[in-house]
Amino acid sequence: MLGAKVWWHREVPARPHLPGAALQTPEEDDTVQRILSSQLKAYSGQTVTVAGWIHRRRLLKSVAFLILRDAEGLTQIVITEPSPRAQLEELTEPSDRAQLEELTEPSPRAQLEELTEESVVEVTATVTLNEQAPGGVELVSPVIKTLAKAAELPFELHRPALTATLPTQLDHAALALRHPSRRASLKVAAAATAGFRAALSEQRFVEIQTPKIVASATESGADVFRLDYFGRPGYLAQSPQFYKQMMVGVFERVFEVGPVFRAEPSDTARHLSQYTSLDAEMGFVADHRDVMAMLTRTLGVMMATITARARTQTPKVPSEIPSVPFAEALRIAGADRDEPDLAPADERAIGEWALREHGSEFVYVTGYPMRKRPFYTHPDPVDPTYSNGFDLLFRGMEIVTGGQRLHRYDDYVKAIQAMGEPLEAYAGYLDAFRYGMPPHGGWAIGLERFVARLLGAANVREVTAFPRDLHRIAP
RNA sequence: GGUCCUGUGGAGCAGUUGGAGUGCUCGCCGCCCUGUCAAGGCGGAGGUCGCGGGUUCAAGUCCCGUCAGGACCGCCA
Repeated sequence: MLGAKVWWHREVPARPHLPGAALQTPEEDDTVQRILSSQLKAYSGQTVTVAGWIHRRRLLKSVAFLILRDAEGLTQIVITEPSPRAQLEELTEPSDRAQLEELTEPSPRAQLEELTEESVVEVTATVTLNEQAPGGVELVSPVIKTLAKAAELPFELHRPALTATLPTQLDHAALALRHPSRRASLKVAAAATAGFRAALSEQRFVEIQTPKIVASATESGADVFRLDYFGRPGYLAQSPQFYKQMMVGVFERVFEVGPVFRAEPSDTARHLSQYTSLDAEMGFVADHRDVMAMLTRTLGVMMATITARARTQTPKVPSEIPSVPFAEALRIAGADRDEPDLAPADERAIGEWALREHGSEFVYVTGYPMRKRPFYTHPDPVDPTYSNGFDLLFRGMEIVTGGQRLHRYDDYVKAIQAMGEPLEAYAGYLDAFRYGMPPHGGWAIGLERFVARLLGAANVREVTAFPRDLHRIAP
């Protein structure tokens, strides 16, 4: 009958006192404190409020599970009350049912049956330790408040691995990135960046920001994006190189984390037209080996930070990373000794060699031919056809380029004239050397390549939130 | 830029010698199920076989073009 007591007529439970003074101040006493999935175990027996996305529903006849996803992970919420339909049929005469359904609030069970995956909900429920529950803790007797409903998903998000192909994921990036695996790779990138900053800051490096809109496409000419800058030609910066060198004259040691833009028509699994460059430049070095030592130290801190913050296993960075001269690298790879550069297959072979002979996942290749390096590269004093430049290979892929730079004004004048270019185009840059610069050098780490190698991703796009390439400019 | 490969319900695939839009895994909808955890069981809906042209009695299948995607190479981080 209508007078029958229906269980879901219920007040929201009064908020209990929460442990930890930091979580509760007198002013907040009447507000509901949101608890993250990772904190739940500390609240055993208490009623708390959690909120997040519906990761997955599992509906059985008399028990239902709501798997909630928040910033920290997953929470299982259990609804053991029978379905509203079963309740209605049990408690009412058939003639009263329609009226009863109109008069009663929807039960949590009924709400869950209506909600789709990825809808956003707030749940107030009691924390219960239960060995049957994933992670040993779950929430029971929930009151569910819907914050937003989600449309039907284009692909499943609840499985351990994303089943959609990469193009499908990238087309729906806002959704695909929510998957724990995609989210984890972005967290690794964030930890790598944090480690980079921490390592260099404690070595007296100063973080700088350099312009991404530049006046001339000087470094290599062709591979830049042109733009209309108030009616004049402008370009997107393909590197902070000139600016970080200029700033060595100010701080001695500088670094930058920022985007670089490459208009190269390179359509591969390791190329992006915008990527994140982890740049550093340091003054008063003897030669490129001082730069390599600082890079090695930095990589060690980056790995430690990734392990700590992203809970990801990282390979050991040797205190001294094996280093092979360019000609030796060609020999190891079995390449033609006249080759001016290492092909991707050569890099893979050298990576395998370093692991086999030195137990290192990292290997430096030093002394590239000058003709393959940019004009500001410092030549090897012993043989000026070779350079004091280096690359760092990680698991067989080039992830860092660095080296010692020219630092004397006259050397720059000669190098620019040798390219057949006018000095005026480099006037602002040359000022740094005209007015005195120490011997210096630096490097640039490709963040996406680094993370892809670390996580074993076949394509840098898998670890990039919104990749930009030859074919993709949205989303 | 070059070479090769792939386009089949919402997702991922298979489709034989050219013979009816055939099949698989998942999702979705309905029903069943008291502990799921990538839940399970039964049933159902959902298709311009990327697009255009050609060959053929007949094309998802063969040929040409085109668009989209992928792999490798070149080049780079």
